[in-house]
Amino acid sequence: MSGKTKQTDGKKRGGKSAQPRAAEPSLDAGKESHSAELRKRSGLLWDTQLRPSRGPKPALTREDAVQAAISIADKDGLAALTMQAVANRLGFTTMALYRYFPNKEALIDASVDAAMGTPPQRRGPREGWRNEVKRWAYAKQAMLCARPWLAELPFVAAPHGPNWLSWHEAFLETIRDTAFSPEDMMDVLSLVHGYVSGSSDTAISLARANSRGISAEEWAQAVGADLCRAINDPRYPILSSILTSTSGGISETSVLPARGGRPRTQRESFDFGLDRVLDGIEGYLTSTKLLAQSGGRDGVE
Amino acid sequence: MSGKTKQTDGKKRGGKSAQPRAAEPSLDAGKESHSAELRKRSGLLWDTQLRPSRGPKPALTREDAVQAAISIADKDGLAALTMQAVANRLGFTTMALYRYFPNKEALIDASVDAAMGTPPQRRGPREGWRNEVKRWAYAKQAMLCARPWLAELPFVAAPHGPNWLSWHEAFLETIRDTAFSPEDMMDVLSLVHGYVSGSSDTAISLARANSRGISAEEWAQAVGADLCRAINDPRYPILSSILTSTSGGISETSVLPARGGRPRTQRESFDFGLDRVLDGIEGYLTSTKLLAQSGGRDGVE
DNA sequence: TAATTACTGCGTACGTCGTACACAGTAATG
DNA sequence: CATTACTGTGTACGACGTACGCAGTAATTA
Repeated sequence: MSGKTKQTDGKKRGGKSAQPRAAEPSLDAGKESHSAELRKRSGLLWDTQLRPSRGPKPALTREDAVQAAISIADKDGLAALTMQAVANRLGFTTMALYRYFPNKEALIDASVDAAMGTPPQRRGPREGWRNEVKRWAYAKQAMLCARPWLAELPFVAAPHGPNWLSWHEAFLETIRDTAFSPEDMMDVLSLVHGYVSGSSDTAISLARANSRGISAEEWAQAVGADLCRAINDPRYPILSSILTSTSGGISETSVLPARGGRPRTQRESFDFGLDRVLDGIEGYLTSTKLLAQSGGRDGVE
Repeated sequence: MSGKTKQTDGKKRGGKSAQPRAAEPSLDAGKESHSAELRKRSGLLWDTQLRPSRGPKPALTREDAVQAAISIADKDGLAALTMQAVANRLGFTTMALYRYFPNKEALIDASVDAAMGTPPQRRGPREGWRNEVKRWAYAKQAMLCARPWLAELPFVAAPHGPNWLSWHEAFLETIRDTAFSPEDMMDVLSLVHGYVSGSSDTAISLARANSRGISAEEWAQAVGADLCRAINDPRYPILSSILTSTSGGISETSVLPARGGRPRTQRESFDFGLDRVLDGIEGYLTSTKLLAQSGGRDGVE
């Protein structure tokens, strides 16, 4: 009988915690417990802890614990983020934390949202959606690089907290004056967000390496080594030819070998992709506008 | 130095999940052990285990263990993937696995690459880079959705195995006849790959929910609930207005409320973004070609 | 004021995990 | 044959998340 998911599964039967506000104390079967669990996590994230006024005042706040967790993860990575480490840093026992969070997952959910922070506010006048989207993308990537441990945990199906939504809001702010329909706006948001989070891998990896005192050259060599295995391997003729089509040096900031004079830095590669994405959006925006001008713009498909 | 799989030798710091406290002491050895660790992981992945011919024949192969690990993760998710579970499934002791992999991480590295598989081969004639890239993107997303647990672990800084490279190769195959320079090809690959992996979150989440018997409606409601918290929240005016700009129903396959007649499915949203990306690439390709024709750019054969 | 009540932080304990280590058995080599 | 290198196993350890019960404390109630 080893076929049980052991992660927070057996705890729902005991289910009493510091939260007296269990909206749904249902003793459900395992099937719908999954979506219920999502709802619960989300609720925890958005819950603005109003204190019960009976017992002794709590010596901590959730915010304290979250800040401690973030410090630890910032300093030593996600693996160092244990309940005991957080408690130690606060000068409390491990179990004290469970008065504030029902489990570690909830602490992490809260820490992730807090660590994400809010996007930088625009200073100065508006400069057009394209530049502003670019700024947003840079800011988001910088945020991820500043806290590489965020990329170590699966965002998939994690609840979205207030700060997460604030990034969404900031993006929508950049394109609020365009001719996009509401669905288009959300899809454009999803597009840019998807590109940024999906293509920041190397940037994040480099940032993490940097924060651990690894030189950029060393990092590039380690990451590029996998690619270089393709060289002369008959399974990867094109990749191989691309990798050997150059003088074969590995630059400081790019995984790819240099070609011709100047290698392309990873920042330039990120920019390249971002510009393509923005080009695509711009083309769509133009065609939409033209359609609107010519009269009927409803179903663009 | 990589020819032997001799463990327990100088590897006293192997406990990566351990040592959270004073973890990673700032010694100089720690720095080079990091990139060295990457190299080691990569080596393990690419090592084609040639058996030593002295002792008894191994009763297992790495492949056996990898297949068992994949089955477990497929069935019960990443959390169920423990060394004991794999060993049990194979009918061996837990420690027997350590004759084949130095640690769990190595097993997972191998399992990830194997689970990724190779992309489907093109049947029939070529149909233009745009359609072929689209097929590639669909195949990649389908692969991720088929094994949602792949998205549960951080790809960042993980070594890239043979199958990973085969996906790269397959992509390059789709654009081999274009006028892109080698750097451009790699950047285009990085762009599409980034978009696909970054924007497949919702698709993967839905796939996972489906595989656990959760209805699409239930899933959409759970995922959309976070967004709906923005409604009437003064921090998110634009998001709020977008979410309320419609009749407010949540469709089966989209997190977004329906607007007008037909809601946009998540597949359509994925397509929308992919088309923008391809538009951007196409525009760049066109401009590059024009430049090449006018003699400004070095060509590519 | 005294009793009640609800909540606090803590100590202990349990089960699971990854894995270090030593041992006994086995097959090729000298 | 003895040697040698490798196999799978049993045991053990430390770290982890967390269930449970306790003693102390502060607001509410009698």
